[in-house]
Amino acid sequence: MTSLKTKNTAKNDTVENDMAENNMTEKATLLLVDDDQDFLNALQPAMCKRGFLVSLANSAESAFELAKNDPPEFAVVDLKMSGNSGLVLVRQLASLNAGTRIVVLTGFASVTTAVEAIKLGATHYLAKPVDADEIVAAFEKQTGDDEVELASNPLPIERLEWEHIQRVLAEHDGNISATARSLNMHRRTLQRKLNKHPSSYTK
Amino acid sequence: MTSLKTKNTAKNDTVENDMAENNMTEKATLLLVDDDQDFLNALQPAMCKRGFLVSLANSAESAFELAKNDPPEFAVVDLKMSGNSGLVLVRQLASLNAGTRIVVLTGFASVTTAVEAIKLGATHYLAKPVDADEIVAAFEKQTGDDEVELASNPLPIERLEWEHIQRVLAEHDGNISATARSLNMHRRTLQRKLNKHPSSYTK
DNA sequence: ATTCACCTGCGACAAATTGTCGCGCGGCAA
DNA sequence: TTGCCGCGCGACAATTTGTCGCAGGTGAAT
Repeated sequence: MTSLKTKNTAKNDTVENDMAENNMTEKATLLLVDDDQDFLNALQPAMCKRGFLVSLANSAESAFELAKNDPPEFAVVDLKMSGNSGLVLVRQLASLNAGTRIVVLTGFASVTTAVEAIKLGATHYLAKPVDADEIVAAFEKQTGDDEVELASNPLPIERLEWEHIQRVLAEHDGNISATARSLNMHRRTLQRKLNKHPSSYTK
Repeated sequence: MTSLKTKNTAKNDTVENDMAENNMTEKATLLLVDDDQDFLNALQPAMCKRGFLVSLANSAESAFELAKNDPPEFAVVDLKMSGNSGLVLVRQLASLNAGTRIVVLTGFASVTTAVEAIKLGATHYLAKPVDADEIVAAFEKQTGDDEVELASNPLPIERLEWEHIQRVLAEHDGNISATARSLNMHRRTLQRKLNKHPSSYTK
């Protein structure tokens, strides 16, 4: 139930219907902040389609400038920008408008980072790579954040490994060689592992 | 810090009445919550020595009872107790006294769990195993702007696995067969892996 | 005492996964 | 163009798993 993903044939109607309700007023404003232009380009239309009025910023500074004039209702901030600016921005956004729902992204599932972000005002955390639906889910999730499935994570070792690999891989922009080195494993092995799991294998 | 160099190295069983000592300086009250008695026993004297007035609880319920009458200034809560009680307790403690500094522990480096705990009021997060100094450091750390080491964690896959195994193993009280099943790996393999690394966890 | 249900360690051997080498290709900067 | 680096992939040896099975131990129920 967690990740329903849009198995919906047409995400369009769903969204449009949803939006139909608040459509009369105006779309929700969303600020995307990431220094990776490709990422912005990829996400922007997707979020538009989902009913957000999207602004883009490729640095914490410009994001702050934008936000100062018109604090967005939602924000997606990549922590992995030059410097700690990502975290700083989170705090700035939060203080500009405490109501802003901020989702933080990082290529790495660094607990400390995530925790820090939350303390500073982020409302949710996601590890890259993410897709638009996950982000939307994160925004919506907030309402009833009661039951949290925790602990009891006998996570099959194999999967643990896979996720770890994915993260590090993402962190290295998909560079297999670099990832292998970083993980201290042989390129060939990583290669083979990646080949095995084309995509799926969820839980 | 500020170690009171009082000669009482002995572990006072009745931690509550430290008044007998009548130090003009009041010790900070600390509540340790973990269902692992050994853990409590190990940590209690250590924290005492570091100048805390320690109370113990081996369940979220009893912890709550204790806290109701006398909300502690500091708390260490193991999230990994039966049920979601750990998280619930965090929230309870926070609402009893917003000023309570709560450090949350988990055997698992689960990002989501940590994040959730923070949202509910914890002020810091640590992964087991920890030592007393780390906890104290966590307490002292101000929530303000800390330098956060981003990413930087290309954790060798092999170690990731090892730690994971150790956790799950601990979770099953060292039962190899059960752990193997839980991890979805063969007993023989686990056995061999464990044999390889002679020195178990440290720190 | 005996049976049962489980755990533990360990030997052995086949099956599967890794470690290594090396080749050819394709970008990219000097 | 040359050199550096990354990518995919074949091949083969070195290791590591998956499986079986056996012997021994423990605790509870019979």
